Amino acid sequence: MTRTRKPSRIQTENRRRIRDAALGLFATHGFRGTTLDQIAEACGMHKPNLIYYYKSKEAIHIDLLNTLLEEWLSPLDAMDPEGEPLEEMIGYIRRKMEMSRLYPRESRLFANEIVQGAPRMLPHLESILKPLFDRQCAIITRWMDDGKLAQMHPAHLIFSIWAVTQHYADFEAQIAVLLPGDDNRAGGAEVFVEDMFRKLLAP
Amino acid sequence: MTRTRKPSRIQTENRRRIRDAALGLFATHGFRGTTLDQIAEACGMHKPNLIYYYKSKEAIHIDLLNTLLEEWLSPLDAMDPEGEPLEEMIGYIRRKMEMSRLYPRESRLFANEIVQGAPRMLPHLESILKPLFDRQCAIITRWMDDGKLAQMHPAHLIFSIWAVTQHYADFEAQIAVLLPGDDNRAGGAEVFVEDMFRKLLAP
DNA sequence: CAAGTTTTTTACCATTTGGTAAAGTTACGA
DNA sequence: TCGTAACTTTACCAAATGGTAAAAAACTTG
Repeated sequence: MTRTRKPSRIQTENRRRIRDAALGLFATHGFRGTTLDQIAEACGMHKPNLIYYYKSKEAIHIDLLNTLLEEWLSPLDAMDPEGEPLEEMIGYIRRKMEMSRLYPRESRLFANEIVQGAPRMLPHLESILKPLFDRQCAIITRWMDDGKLAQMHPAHLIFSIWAVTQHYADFEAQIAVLLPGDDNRAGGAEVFVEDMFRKLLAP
Repeated sequence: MTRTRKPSRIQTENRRRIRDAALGLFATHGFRGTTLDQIAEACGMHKPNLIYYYKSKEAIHIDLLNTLLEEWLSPLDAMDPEGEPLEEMIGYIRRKMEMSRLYPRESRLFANEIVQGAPRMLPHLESILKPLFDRQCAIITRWMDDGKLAQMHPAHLIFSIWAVTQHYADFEAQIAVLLPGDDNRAGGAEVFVEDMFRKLLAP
């Protein structure tokens, strides 16, 4: 078994290539809508070669979800409990908007998965997201109790931030129809969202 | 050809049964993730019988999207340009929250389709959604110019309403993990969202 | 550089899946 | 009630798809 040996350079690189190709395809076509042949072609490998590196299509998908969840959540982790509350929140919102703009594939990968009931992700939501979320809710509650932010339900506040920021990545196809030819769509969105939450959060 | 004859009672009823079964499955598994056999079993018919009523799986999906888009957009249409602006907006937001609660399958059907680039829906977004959206943006702009609502980008305002309200249907799996055992989740969400937009929109 | 190990390629297979053909059954108007 | 049109069922098929077996090639290391 090679499972316990440390991975070779080729192994590391090829697994990265596979994940990169699979990310775009899963984001665009969903898990069932993506075939191993498509992934193989997108990364210039042959199908059995994928299976050499990942034991199944599902294994690729799960590895992607696991690998990307932590970076996806890093802005939440980056909030400083001792910082200036309003600016910490605005900073978080800015980072989320930036992620929507820079990493729409990741956003859509998770959107697909969660819309469909998170069948391959529920344990990770429970074990990774939930603790982080609870901790962050507690921090926000403290900020509100200290009068630094307007009083509101912290969990729903976070949901609304996720909803609005991720919408720009997840529903981009719709937005492109409704705001065509706007060459600074992303800029307008970022200004709007920041202003919106600034107004909402000011105590 | 029977295409031009008016549909019989059996035809109307069976097409409805097929759509109802397919809606739940497409919402949960996506287009490619749903099989004709699953749809057949869910509505108690045999696979060739589906094909008797719809010429392909794709035809079922497209018919669903078309049939449901107009009801899905009805709250937008129901806004009264001559009404009291703030209450019209809040009324719209309430109806959207109600739709998320009552029709999560529809919400997820559209979410799946749009996240994946709206491959079977772009023409309808263009021909049905776009005109309605433009009209509504114009009304909201007028309301803002009249000083009845706070000034902001009307298109992004509508996006934020869609994002927040539909999030509760589309990301329900995640919310269920993060707010477990909250037996009045929907109520809390509705209060939060209404308060949020009231604060944002007040001139 | 030889022996062993890792990686790639070719050929293949079983299952699933969207869809068809055609016979059988039911409903319905004249 | 009878004939025809609408509908349902059974049996089937070709293509797509996830995955395997095993040989060939390339790389690594003593």
